Amino acid sequence: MKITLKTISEESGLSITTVSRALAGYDDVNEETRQKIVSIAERLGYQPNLAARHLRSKHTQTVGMVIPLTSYFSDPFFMELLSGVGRQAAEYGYDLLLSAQQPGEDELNTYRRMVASSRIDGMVVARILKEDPRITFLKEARHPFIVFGRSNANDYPYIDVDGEAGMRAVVQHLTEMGHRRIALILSPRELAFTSARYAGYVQGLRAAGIEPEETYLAEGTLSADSGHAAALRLLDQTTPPTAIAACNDMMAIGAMQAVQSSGLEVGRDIAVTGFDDIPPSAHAHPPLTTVRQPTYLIGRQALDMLIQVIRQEPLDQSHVLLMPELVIRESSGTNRRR
Amino acid sequence: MKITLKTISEESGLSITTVSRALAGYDDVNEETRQKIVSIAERLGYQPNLAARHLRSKHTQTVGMVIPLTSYFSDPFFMELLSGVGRQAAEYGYDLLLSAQQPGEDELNTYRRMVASSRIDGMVVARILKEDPRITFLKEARHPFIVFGRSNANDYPYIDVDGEAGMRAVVQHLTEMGHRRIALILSPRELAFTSARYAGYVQGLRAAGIEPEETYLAEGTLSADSGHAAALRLLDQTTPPTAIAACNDMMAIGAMQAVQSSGLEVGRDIAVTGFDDIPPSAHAHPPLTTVRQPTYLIGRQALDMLIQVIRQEPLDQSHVLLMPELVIRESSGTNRRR
DNA sequence: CTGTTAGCGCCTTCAG
DNA sequence: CTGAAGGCGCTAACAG
Repeated sequence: MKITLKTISEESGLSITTVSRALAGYDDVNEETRQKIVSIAERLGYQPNLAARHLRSKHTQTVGMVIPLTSYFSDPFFMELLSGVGRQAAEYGYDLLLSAQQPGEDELNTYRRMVASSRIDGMVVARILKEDPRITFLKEARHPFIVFGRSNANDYPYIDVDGEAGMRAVVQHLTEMGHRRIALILSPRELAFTSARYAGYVQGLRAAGIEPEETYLAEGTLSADSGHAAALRLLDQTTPPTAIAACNDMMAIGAMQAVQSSGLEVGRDIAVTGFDDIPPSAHAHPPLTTVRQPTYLIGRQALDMLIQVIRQEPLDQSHVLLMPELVIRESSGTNRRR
Repeated sequence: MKITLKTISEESGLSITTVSRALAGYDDVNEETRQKIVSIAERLGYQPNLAARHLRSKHTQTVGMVIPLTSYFSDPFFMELLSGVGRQAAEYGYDLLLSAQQPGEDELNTYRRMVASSRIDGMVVARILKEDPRITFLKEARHPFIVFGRSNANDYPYIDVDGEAGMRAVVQHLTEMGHRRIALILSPRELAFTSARYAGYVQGLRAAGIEPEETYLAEGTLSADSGHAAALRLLDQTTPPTAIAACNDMMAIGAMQAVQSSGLEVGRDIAVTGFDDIPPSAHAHPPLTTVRQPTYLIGRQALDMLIQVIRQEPLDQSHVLLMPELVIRESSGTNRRR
């Protein structure tokens, strides 16, 4: 049978209110009475019904994350972020509610469900679009949230890494290795981080006196397969690139496979680089040169910020921009060229 | 402002009851009335307050998982399981609530909180003990749950892999490679799977006419560090083992490091094997020979079973036992010995 | 210090 | 076909 305040009230002969206050630790309860109530509660194994408490008190000690598609559950990048968020939520005594987009459901509606359903106090949003309706929605709903990434409108708290600087460093590294024909596998243009990475690519080229060429640009969808396809298109031209920079690691890994299946050797015949430094990249063959985003730590810090927003404390910093780090491994040919 | 049934009721001039029924799709509502109500609800962006609904209806379309310690968020094994569970939960339209053990909190209490707080319809339990109070608790509470693993008492639905067969296969492989002095790094004895893996180890040895020796047994805590320490102890004796089998991959990876730091080469001087086949194992140096548990798929299937329990449908199979698969890589010396 | 009253938003009898 | 009433379990005034 369910143990409620009523049960304890009957057992103790005190009113429900008094029981409630005693258990909540209010100081306007006689010490003896409290002792008695607490011991009965423990004996009966009382656990408050959180659904009721939430209905009443409007906050839930729970933060939410939406998983855009069920397939994201297998995405190493997302899992890293999730670990960080979950880890830090635990630190604050918050639970983490994961809601995946239902089949056939509009993604925005997943957000509506989460927010309006009064089940969470705040949420973490990741992999946003340039014009992201989810953010517009959350702003309008005045619901606490924190974003990993920046979009066009920046009047909300976010944490991000400087993709422009990251990609510039990649291209600089490649030009220093002697490359002049450097291709780019772009992430989808509607994603917010794409323009920064593209800008960094262009800046890196120009810094070396190279003008970007349309023919060295391909688009992917972030998946390894799309990187594979994009690399094949890039290689299939009369003057193919000698280096391929991808906007994320998954596409770079796909591109490496494509290069290898064309009979070329990554790191010797052609350089390939990524962005993210997801765990598999260090172990790829050859190990992938990439830009490290400390995704796990970002998750933790994002949660720190979210808690501040929820508590309506002023944010230490409402816009956090982290500098990424270039990680040079063999896929860019370190040990072979000079 | 919050849109509730009341808002719609006032807007439409109909009672809350009628609005509720119209939106729930009851057929005792005039078609015109329903149309009107539905269109108002859509216009206002009505979302039911789930806390209220749960309080009333006792089910939540949410399943729970407890993360025993915050550090488990970084455990690849756990993340794999989580992905599978989350993925499949999404398939059924369920959300996933992750609750981490609070600092200083008894683990059992984390379960109490989850179950008695009426926030979830069922839960997935993993990495259980031989005598697991959590299971006792869930059984007594008659709360739907499904276990990954088997304990002494098996009167509950579970899914597991045959650890005995898995470890037997490992030892057989090692004896076939010519090893006679095969050590075992045990997982903690209180864990349910430990005895099965130990039994498989003994069986494998005996099948090759070898009697297990106490001196080739060490205990770890599942972490890489503990595997490192255990391996050092095993190697530091007059007749050290020529092969080390670990009860999980993390410890095996730690053991490999210990071997290497002793100036020996894994796969040539000494064989090391693991259990789980977590993603990093394929990329370890050298790649780790191990036993594959299809953890992601197990997560998915566990959730299928849980849903059946929640719906009180008879389970197709209440005890699922999967056969694990030996994955031979270089850490056991495949290409070097014969 | 304790109890009464009044909802939070929803759903479900039970009457019309 | 529609509405009124009651209650899920909890907390927060407001009285005594």
